[in-house]
Amino acid sequence: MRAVRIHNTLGGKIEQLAPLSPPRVSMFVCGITPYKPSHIGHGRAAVVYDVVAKLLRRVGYHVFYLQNVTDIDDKVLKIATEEGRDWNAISEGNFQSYLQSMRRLHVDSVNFYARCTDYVNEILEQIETLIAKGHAYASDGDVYYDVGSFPAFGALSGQRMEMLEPGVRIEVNPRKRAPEDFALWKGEKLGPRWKSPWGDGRPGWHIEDTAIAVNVLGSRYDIHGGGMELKFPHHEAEIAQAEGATGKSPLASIWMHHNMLNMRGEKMSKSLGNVVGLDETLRQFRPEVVRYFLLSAHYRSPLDYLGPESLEEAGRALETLRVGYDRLISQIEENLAKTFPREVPLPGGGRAYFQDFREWIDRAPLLYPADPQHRSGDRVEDEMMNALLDDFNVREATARLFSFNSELHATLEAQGRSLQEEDLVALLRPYDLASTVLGYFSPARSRDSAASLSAAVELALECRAQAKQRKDYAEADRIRKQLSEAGIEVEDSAHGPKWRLKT
RNA sequence: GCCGAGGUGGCAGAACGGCUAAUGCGGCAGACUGCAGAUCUGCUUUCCGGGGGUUCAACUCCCUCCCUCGGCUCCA
Repeated sequence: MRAVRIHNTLGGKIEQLAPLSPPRVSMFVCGITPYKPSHIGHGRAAVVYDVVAKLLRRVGYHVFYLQNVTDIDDKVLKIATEEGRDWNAISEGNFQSYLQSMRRLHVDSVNFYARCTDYVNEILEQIETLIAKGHAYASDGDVYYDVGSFPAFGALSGQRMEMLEPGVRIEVNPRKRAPEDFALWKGEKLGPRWKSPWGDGRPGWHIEDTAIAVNVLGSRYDIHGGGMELKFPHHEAEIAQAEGATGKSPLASIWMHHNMLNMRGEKMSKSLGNVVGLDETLRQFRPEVVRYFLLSAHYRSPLDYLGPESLEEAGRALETLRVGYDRLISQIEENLAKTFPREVPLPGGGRAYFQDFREWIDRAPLLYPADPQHRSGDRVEDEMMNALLDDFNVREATARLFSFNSELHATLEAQGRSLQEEDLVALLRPYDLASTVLGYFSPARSRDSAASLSAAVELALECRAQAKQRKDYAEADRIRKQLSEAGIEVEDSAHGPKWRLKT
């Protein structure tokens, strides 16, 4: 298995992933609090960890990817009060809309979304354990974590508790023993309540993550992901809770933190009125374009959203790749559609059988042995993999793909028709990697342009060819323009007209 | 104030202690085309926040300052 290098916030260095029980990799990512509709910043987080999970699977790991949903929270309740709505309807509605956006974005790597409210029993158990072990105390219906009992608190974020005092407004809470203690359980008189040994109430902010993670993944797991803004106090609290309760350390071997999506240099926030909705964005731009944009900066760097022009630029860049990819597929169809092998030996033994060409072309990149020494496509795929395996350097991998894309045109121009099966499959590999791991292309779109659409366009092109033959260019241009307005781009070439769907 | 992340050409954004500092977008010119598009070629003249230092050599390592972003704890 190839080595995966990841930046670990715990220690601040890039290190090699060493799973607790290979080939399994357990991964927990802090999910959303669905108190309002998601914005494109949430999309960034989702796409970043989607790439992480898909890349790990691509190199052979069996990834279990868990995400929590904080469906009960102060913010949810605040909105519920303000709008006079049921808190559950708010969080469930926003969560369902988030899931729909995820489907559109092809974020399909998450194995399990766990709702906080489905884990209240586990939360209560963990709190009781923490009290029993002297890490927490009950106080007038609430339960607080005793931060002083956990000396490592602050290690992840480099915060020293003594230094937090200056500049911080400390709100007086007589139920706490120390100001840095945080709530595990909140006694409630109003709003949703669950029974507990300390009276009715609801979970505190941090506890659901560890109750869920420890119950689903175990007391230790491989990767924890989340936004930088959660480093302190949220992730510190997670470490204190889980390690305090289980006695096992470290909770996660690798802590990944992605950087924020800014809005023209400012934080994207509701009060500034600069939130760009994810759902709305996906209505205006193709999902692959949104993914390309969200991946256009390294995950640990801030990404600036300048407005729709950012997505338009992403669309133009992607179009350049798509033209090459489509051209390659056409060439493969031309060379192999009739003669593609109906059975192919599998790398691990056995054989794969194909009756359909499209099925073959989809699977081919993973069925044929790669030869990076001799074939440019294989070499480029290898270089892209190396970049991705080095702390997920998507941008570097993409740069390789662009260079390859340029060369491809010359290759096809010179030797297109004479290229054999293995060579064509090799040329396909860089695009396949970009498609399956990065999500730059939607296979359905590039190939399954329904036969009926194809027939209709061919007919229109035939009319246009006749018009051109009698030098009626006005008519020829009219046909091309109308097709263009319908999203079908026609291009004349030495081998006759070609057409494609616009991005 | 403290902790953390970032400051690279018109814009976006990579890399490495040492080859002309990638790649994309945009702009200009040329080839191809009936025109367009796509593609190709060339150009877009000395881009690495400021200042010190280490080194034969720094965007890359160290120090310091400046700027931007996030965080510095819940309690409807």
